[in-house]
Amino acid sequence: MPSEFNLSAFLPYRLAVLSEQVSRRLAAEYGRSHDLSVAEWRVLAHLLGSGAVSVRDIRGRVNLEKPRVSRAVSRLERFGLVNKAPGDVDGRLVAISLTDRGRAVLDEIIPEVLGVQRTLEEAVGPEELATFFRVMERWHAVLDREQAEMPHQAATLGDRRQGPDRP
Amino acid sequence: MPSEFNLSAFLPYRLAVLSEQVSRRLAAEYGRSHDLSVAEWRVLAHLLGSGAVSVRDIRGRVNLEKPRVSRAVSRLERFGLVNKAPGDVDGRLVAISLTDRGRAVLDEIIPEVLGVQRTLEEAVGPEELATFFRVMERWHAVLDREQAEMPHQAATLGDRRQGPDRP
DNA sequence: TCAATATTGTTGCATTTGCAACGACCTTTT
DNA sequence: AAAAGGTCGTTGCAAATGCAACAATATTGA
Repeated sequence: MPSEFNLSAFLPYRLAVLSEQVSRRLAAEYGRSHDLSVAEWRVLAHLLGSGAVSVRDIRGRVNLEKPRVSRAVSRLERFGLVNKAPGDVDGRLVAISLTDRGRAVLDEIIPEVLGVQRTLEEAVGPEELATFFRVMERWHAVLDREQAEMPHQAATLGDRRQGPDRP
Repeated sequence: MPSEFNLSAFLPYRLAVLSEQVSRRLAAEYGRSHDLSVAEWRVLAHLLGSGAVSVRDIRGRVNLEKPRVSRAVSRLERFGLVNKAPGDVDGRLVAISLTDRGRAVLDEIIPEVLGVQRTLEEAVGPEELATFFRVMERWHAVLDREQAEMPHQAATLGDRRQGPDRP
């Protein structure tokens, strides 16, 4: 009888709580100052490193569902932070790119969020930090592998995987 | 010009992605087998360790907003997993407790979720794991302190803190 | 070449969420 | 003891979310 269980010490719970806490702290930066959602912030941040990209490109690298990216981009466009042009080679694709205004906003936000990151990084030793990242990557890999291995018990109902769309 | 920024290496982003991934994996256990949401699972899990508690008690220890707990409890009651009785000493409070059925469901779920935890724990060394937990706690403390220190720039609009309800 | 199939991005829709307002109840003050 | 103020849990409502369906466009194969 495993009536022994402590939620507070349960790894997934701890992880979720910390992640929510960090997200809140972060959203307090870009949300308050520029009225951006998490999705919008991620899209902007990704665009900084890449040139013009499609919704599909963004989706994969930013870990957001398709409709969420699409809506984030639309809103960012309304605010003049990104540009949406029909792709000239493939008519379905949309070429999304940062505007100058978007770049300016990022230049304001990035130092702030880097400040949050620095606060966290400085609160622990460098080796601890390195270990933390290493563990995160390890788990990421483990979960990816697990997920890839177990679409045999699929079709059970309530299957959360994405439809016929995954690359 | 800090046009240097890599989202993939950004700690809060990494944390959020990992947390979502773990949550998905976990929800695949209790969600698929017993049709429970995260909130419902957390409430159940907490009840296992405590006796009869109020919504307010749960809220604090389980990191969920008041309405979310309330709704989770209602649904759990509909399914016969918890019991809701009016508190006899204070008429506002509600005494929430596990039913036998709820305990039985937990006895099914807990081994499964502990299995997930074990998978993760075994993927890294014991000292790495200890470090990971230590870092999480450290950051948790840092963010708590920060948040407590900065209700001076409140009233900016879009303030995410909870209304006149926090203890 | 034209039909059949696949992919891209958007929209609809049902559900979930966060926040505020509310009613019910308790406590403190006068 | 009544009024004023505070706390608890629920409900309403607007916004966000996840998923499927869709139109538009590409690609493939006969």
